[in-house]
Amino acid sequence: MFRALADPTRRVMVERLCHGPASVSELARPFDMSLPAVVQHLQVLEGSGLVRTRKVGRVRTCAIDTGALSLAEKWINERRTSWERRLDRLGDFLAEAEPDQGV
Amino acid sequence: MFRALADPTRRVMVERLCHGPASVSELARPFDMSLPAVVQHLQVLEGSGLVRTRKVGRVRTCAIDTGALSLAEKWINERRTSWERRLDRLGDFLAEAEPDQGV
DNA sequence: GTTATACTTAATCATATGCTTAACCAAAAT
DNA sequence: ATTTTGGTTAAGCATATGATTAAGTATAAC
Repeated sequence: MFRALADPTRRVMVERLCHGPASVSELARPFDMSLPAVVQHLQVLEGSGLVRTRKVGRVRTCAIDTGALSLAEKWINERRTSWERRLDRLGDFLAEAEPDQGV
Repeated sequence: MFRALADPTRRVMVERLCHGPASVSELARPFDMSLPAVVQHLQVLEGSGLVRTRKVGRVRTCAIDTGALSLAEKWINERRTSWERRLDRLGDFLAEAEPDQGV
């Protein structure tokens, strides 16, 4: 998941897909890069669960699956709040240990 | 930033640091890995702004900087809400185009 | 002063990643 | 039926990444 977002090209692709679905060649347009390269990035995104694709006729349509996005968001949020809780406890401890130093 | 979180070892290191600061060798303990390897991961984390370190005497102490974490959280959140806004607009459009199909 | 500790630096190496070109396939358009 | 379009597969290549070992440095302990 994070590995998928680690590449700038893939992040731009995700940003693009957040504005709506797109075909492979639409996705490829902004990049100065061969189609197979774009498809490879797409496979990484799909493998990470960030993007779902469906082929109808000869055109493959891609859309983001925000489920994966919110999973990553959740992970980050958990770590952050874990750290902030720690800071709170530390604050309590300091307040208890040296109450005359409190604000 | 995402690149720093892309590696499982580094994610574990971040998780560890969310419970409080640690020295390099404390950080290294859970891993079956040489010290230099751990230090290299640490440099990536520091370069990404996720971790700040300070050397006092001969021991380097590491702590997370949640600023970078919330930056990543923000990026993800922006994409997600962008997508969700789109879904809303789409819903409005459908409701307007075919009002008799509404719930 | 000598030894042990806590890293650091440097060199090296295997594998993974991102990209390319060339050849191919199937649906659309002409 | 032929060509074009949109995408896929395969092979190869350069660089990046994650790891290792070996040697060095500086602080702390004895």
